[in-house]
Formats: sequence, C-alpha cells, structure tokens
Amino acid sequence: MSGQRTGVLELAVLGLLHETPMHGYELRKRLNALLGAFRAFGYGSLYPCLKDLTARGLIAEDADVALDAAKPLAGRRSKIVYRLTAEGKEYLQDLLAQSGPASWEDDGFGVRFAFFGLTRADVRMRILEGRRSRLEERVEAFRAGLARTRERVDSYTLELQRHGLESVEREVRWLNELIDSERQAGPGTVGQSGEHTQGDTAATAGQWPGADSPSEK
Amino acid sequence: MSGQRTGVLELAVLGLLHETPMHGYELRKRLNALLGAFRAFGYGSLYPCLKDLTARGLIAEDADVALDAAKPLAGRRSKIVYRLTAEGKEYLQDLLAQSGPASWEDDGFGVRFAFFGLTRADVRMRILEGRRSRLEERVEAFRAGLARTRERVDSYTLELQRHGLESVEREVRWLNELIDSERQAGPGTVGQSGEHTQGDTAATAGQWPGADSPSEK
DNA sequence: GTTAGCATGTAAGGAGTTACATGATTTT
DNA sequence: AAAATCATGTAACTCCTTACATGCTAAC
Repeated sequence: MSGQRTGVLELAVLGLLHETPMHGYELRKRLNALLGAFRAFGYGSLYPCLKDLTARGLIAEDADVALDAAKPLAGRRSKIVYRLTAEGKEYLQDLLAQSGPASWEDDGFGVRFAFFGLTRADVRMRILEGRRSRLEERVEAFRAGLARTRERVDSYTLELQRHGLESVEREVRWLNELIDSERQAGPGTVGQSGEHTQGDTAATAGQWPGADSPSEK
Repeated sequence: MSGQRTGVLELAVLGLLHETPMHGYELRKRLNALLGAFRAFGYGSLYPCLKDLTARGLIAEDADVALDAAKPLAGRRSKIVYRLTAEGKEYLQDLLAQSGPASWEDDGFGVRFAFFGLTRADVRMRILEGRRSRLEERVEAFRAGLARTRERVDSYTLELQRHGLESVEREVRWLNELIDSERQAGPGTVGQSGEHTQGDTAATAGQWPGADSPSEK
C-alpha cells in the first residue's frame, strides 16, 4: 500500500530538507540545480513523492505562516512548507550509512555524492571505490566487446564508443583524485557539513549526463 | 493491448537486427557492447521486447538451422534467430527519420547516434543541434542555480556541480566538432549502411590512450 | 562431474513520466 | 489587463527492473 519508494528522488528530497524546510516548488528547483547534469524531475514526480513521505511520517507539512497571517481566508490553498521529522532524520541517516551497489550505480551515485557532507568517511570511501571498480568493469567490457565486433562497425558507432570510453576513463581519474584527497584528509573525518580538505579535487570529469544502467551480474 | 513500445531498447534491437539476424543472447551482448557506457539491459527486458516486436510483425523468429539439422529431436527448445521483417525495416526507417526531443534527451541520444549510419544527413544534423541546445540550456540552468544558492553549499556539492558542468561542456565541444564534421561532409550524404564519407568524424582523431590493438586475432 | 557460460523465458511491480488541470502572485 | 512565474496537484501510463525458473553445452 504505502509507496515505500527507494529511489533517487526520495533521497534527494530528504537530503535537501535536511538543510532547511522548503515548499515543493522551491524544492524542485533546488533539486534540478543540484542534480541538473544527471537528471531532472517534474512536479508529477515530486508531489506524489512528498505525499508518500508524508504518509510515512518522514516529513511533515506546515502551512506557510507569513502567507496565512497576511490573508487568513478559509478554504484557500496555502503554500505548504515541508520539513524533516525526527523519524525522517533517522531514516536519512540510515540511507546515508548504506554503501551497496545502488550507491555507485549511475543513478544513485550522483545523489549520494551530493550528500557526502552528511556521510561517514568510511562509507564515502566505500562508495567512491565501488563506483571506480564499477567503471573499470565497464571499460573492460567495452574493450572485450570492441575486440569481438571490431570489423563491420561504422564510424559513428566507433565514435560513440570512443567518446563513451573516454568519458568513463575521465571519471575514473576524477575518482582517483577524490580518493587520494579523502585518504589525505585522514580516515577520522566524519564530514558533518562542509570542508573536506578542499584542496584540488579539480580534475576533469566523465560520463555524459543521464546515464543509468543496471549491473551485469 | 499490444505493447507498442517506443523506448530505447526497441530501437536498439531493430537497429542491431538490421545489420544481421541474431538470437537473443547474442543480441544482448551486442547491445551492451554498443551502449555499455550509457545503460545495460538484462534478459528480463530483452525477451519481452522481442516477443512484443514479433507480435507486431516487425521481427520474425527462425529456428537455428545448423543446430536443428545436427539434432533433429522433437520437443527440444532450439535457439531462436530473430530477423527484421520488411515491415520492421520500414518501421525502423520511420523511427530513424524522427528528430523530436526524444532523440536528443539523454536516454535516446546515445542509441540514435549509434545508428547515424542509417540516418539521413539532415536528421542527423537536427539531432546533433537539438542535443547541443539541450545541453546549453542545462549549463544555463546550472549557472543560475549556482548563483542563487552560492552560499551554504558544502564542498562536495560544489565539486559535484563543477564536475557535472565540466562534463556537459565537454560534450558540447564534442558535438561542435561533430557538427563541423557533418557540414564539411556536405549536406547530401545519406549514409546508408556503413561508410558515411568515412573521412574524419573522428574529430578528436587520436585513438584512445591504452587502446592496445589486440596483438593479432 | 562440476563449474562456467550459453540460451530462453515469466510474473510482479517499481520509479518515475506525460498530460492535464487549477489557482495565486508578481511583473510588464 | 496580460503575461510570466509561482504553486500544487492527479490519473493513466510506460518502460524497464528484479527475482525467479529452466535446460543445454563446453571446458576443466
């Protein structure tokens, strides 16, 4: 019955509401600013999710006070401000403590990374390493496939694969730098909100946006 | 009633079967070699899709001849070879003639590009330009969002956005090179099967780093 | 003779998407 | 007063995922 969503959207909503309460419209903008490069959500996804989270007691709705004070009419639809409940905070921490495949697949990784500031250092490391080896598998599969079908591929297919491979390799380099950076920061850093060495994770980055893929068992 | 799938998978299956008939297992491998960087499909997606395409008469099943000749036992489940029917070819051409949003969104673009060899030059151009402006929009949205929430972002969020932005910009550059390349090839090139000018769509020329060119075999 | 890979499927359902619908508030 | 943007939703649908189930064939 209850939705019991476990997707990217749910995590992103909880994570954003952890910062500060917001209403739906603003939430959606922040969402797409945060994850803009990877995916975008519409209201048709967001509001049902908010409803579901509310039903599960993880978030709660408040009426927008300023607005209601100004125009205390009955029956009017006021802005709704969502905030994280105590259960919601707990649930969020549970989600952020996990480091399974879902956290390093294309879909999940972006959001998980966005909330690394709330994530324990050891979990961060497992996720970064998980993603790296996932990408390395992909490079392997790529080369294998290329070897098998090396004749009869037209130049567009080839170019697509070249670009894809390069993107993945770029992301691997990026991850390597992040991992180094994490190690230097020392394994004790819990990372509650802000400043992780901030040195130069500046690298370049792979993977064009929006990719997603299940695992190859 | 009938599935009427219009997704990435369907197009990819039809496109691959246009090259040569295959059975499901092989199809899946080729699929994941082709699109490996973007997404992967399991059998649970593939076989229902094949079934649906068969029901719609776009592909047809043949028994694997070599196998059946060798062991003509009754009741045994033989390998099934799928091939594109005449209707299937026509339908594929229809799909490849389209250049709407679906063809430049993240999901669709990869597959469409993979089959550019079967796509008319003007359609190719519209898709490339469509995707580019889509990405440019995204860059804009990004910068806007960044300006609005510039304070109170922790360094991970910032790093994610920097990486995302850089990825998008990189793809824009790639598209620019492809578009230039297309223009130089002349707008008359139809690109039926293989060889589309074959000149240098590989604008980035250099083979990928560790390309290793498998030493014979 | 048992692992690994080849090969084909089904049932149930999840995570969003699309299209639609409505009203309030601010800007021009 | 029109247009843009803020703000909130719903119903129907789709494409795909997950988990399961089966059996053949080649290699070690």
